[in-house]
Amino acid sequence: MKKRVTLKDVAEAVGVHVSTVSRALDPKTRHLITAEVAEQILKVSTELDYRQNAAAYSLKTNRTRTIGVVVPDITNPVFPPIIRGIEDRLAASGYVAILANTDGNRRREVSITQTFRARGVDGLIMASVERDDEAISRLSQDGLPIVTVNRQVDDPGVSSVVNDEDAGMKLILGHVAGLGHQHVANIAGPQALSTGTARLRAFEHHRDLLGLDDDPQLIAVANAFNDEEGVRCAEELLSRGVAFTAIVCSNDRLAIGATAALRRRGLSCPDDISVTGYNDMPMVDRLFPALTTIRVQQYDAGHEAADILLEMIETPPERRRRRHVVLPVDLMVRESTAAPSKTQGRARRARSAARAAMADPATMPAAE
Amino acid sequence: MKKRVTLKDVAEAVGVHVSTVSRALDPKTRHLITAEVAEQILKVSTELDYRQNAAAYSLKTNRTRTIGVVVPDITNPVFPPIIRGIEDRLAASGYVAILANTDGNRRREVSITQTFRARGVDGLIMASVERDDEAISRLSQDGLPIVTVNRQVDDPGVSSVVNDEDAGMKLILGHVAGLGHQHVANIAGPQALSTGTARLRAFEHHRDLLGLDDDPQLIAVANAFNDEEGVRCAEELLSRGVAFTAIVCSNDRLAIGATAALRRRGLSCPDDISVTGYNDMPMVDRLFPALTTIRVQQYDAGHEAADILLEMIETPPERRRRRHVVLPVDLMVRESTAAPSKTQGRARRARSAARAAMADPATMPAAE
DNA sequence: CTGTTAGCGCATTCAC
DNA sequence: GTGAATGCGCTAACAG
Repeated sequence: MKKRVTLKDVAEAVGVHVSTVSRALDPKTRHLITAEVAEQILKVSTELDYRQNAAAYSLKTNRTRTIGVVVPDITNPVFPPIIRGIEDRLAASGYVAILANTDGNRRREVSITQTFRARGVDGLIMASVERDDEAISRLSQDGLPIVTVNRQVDDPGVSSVVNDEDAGMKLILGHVAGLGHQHVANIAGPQALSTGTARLRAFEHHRDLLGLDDDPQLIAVANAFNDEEGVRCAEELLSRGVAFTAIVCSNDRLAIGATAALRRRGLSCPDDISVTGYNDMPMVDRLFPALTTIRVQQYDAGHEAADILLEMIETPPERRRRRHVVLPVDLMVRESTAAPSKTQGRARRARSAARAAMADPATMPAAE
Repeated sequence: MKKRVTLKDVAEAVGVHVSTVSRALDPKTRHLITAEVAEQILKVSTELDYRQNAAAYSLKTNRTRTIGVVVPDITNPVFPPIIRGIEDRLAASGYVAILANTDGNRRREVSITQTFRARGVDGLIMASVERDDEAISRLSQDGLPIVTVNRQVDDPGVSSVVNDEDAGMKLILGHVAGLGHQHVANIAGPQALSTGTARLRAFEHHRDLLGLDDDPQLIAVANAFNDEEGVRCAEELLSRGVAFTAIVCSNDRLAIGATAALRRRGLSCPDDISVTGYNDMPMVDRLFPALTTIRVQQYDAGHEAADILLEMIETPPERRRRRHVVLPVDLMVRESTAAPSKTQGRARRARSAARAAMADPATMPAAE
């Protein structure tokens, strides 16, 4: 491997001192140098293809231009766009991201943040937090810039970028109610996650505003945002014996599970029961039936989170301000919702039973 | 932000010299230290929560325990499992990954590898290479450990981990031929990518071994691994007027596009024409029709690539050996393949025309 | 076995 | 405006 060219090499080539080169290369201190000398230094340094040694820079300045990104699982389709948004924004400012997966495991999260801190990250973007995450609050209070994406912690001191859950539920319920549904069930997400509680709260709120059936038996709470829990909760709802013609799910995976559960029971979606998701994951427009859902702006969320974080990093700790950004969402109406059938007819049910043979949900775990 | 505890702090607390602490903390040099002293140092250092300063370590040793991972686009579902495999392996050895997306742009790839080199990465894992990528060959010859995943460069000097394309095509063609198809079309991938050429070569090879129709008109070459190209190639095949009852596609996205194109023409899959994919992307088991495809071991590929890279890093440059690992693949038979219909009947075509109204392919670009 | 010394490449304070 | 000197925290060669 070729030897790297250092400031010293450039200094010797130009015939000036190292510190002069250092100043000339930094836009902030360039004005201290005679214009011609600076120009010459710049020229030679590009000729020699000089690159600042990141380790030396970090050791000296205590800044790494590296930020840590923590997600539950990069394999969950919700996260790649967020990460992409983060990286695009970071790259524009010469920062890079180091990435880690927690699998929703609290202990791993702690050990990861410690590793990242040892690496001297300038900040953290967390997509994996639970509502009561004290470790994050503490790190944040210690002065480490942190912003959460997609989710947030209850502590309002930690900056966040989230989607407008209230607006999303309003759109979904408005759509479903508009189709004529009066008895709408809800599969809520884990209440340890802000997305879970916010969407449940919004569901209840707009359900009441719209005058829909508010029987608490119409709500089932999932323990995770995955297919299996969608299946379990749908079965639970069906077994309770309360009548409903639509199920609003707190995310797409729950909806996929719920749809599969209906199918197994010989019920058709949307003929017998409408189902909605949340997130608009890739490919849900190609499912059978194509899923009506809420599109959230994952890329923008990541981009914005990185933007806020960089701003925090460049602001002296005492002047830093927490920020909470809420991004707008869109309703995607597809095939999984329809007007409630008056008859709940046999013919329909028979037809849908034929489909019931189709595959069970993949057993991929997921959280968001 | 609390002040970080350094070797010096530990040394003072224990009452020994910094270098003693340094040695005691490194498993490789620990044996040089009296057992009791070492134990005491270990104890104090955990009490104080000492963490090695990564920048100082790097500056001194010229190693960063950081490796660069370059993918075309993390948003393409093929890559997250690979990345996850890489990270899990790296984490086990105390390494971290920094990630960047090229969007298949050669210039970006070069600039990214330069950035990474400036950051002093210990090695590179490239999922984005084209066959004739000279920049990579050069870097590799310069002594920078590099391994490509999923794809490979033509230069055999660069280590790689790929899937068994020949076996995959053999499985697919065996399955299709076994169903009774004699005239099998192929939508091949971009020939600038090793996956594209390898799968095409394998297709031709096994087509001939099986005695299938070898009309060159049955092959269409896509310019990218995405839905639109799948549509375009399927239409091209149909417009050529050659008869076929199955289309073998070089990846899942092409297959999705091809299926959509058939549908628009009022043709049903698999009733009129069978379609196969390649990769077994998430969710393709839930499409309509669920896609018959080849499952490749993305996670394992990433894991193995990281493993090889770490081994290279720990081997002195002159003793390093190139390695080429080929991972086995599996056939996933689902609903998109069936025996060829003798009649190509009107009734069938009418029925499938009803489905033709369904959504067009999403306009997401993709490469693999 | 342990302490001493040097220096990795850089930014920055202090002289001039 | 520029050069000289210092030290960030660590490892490694050398000395004892």
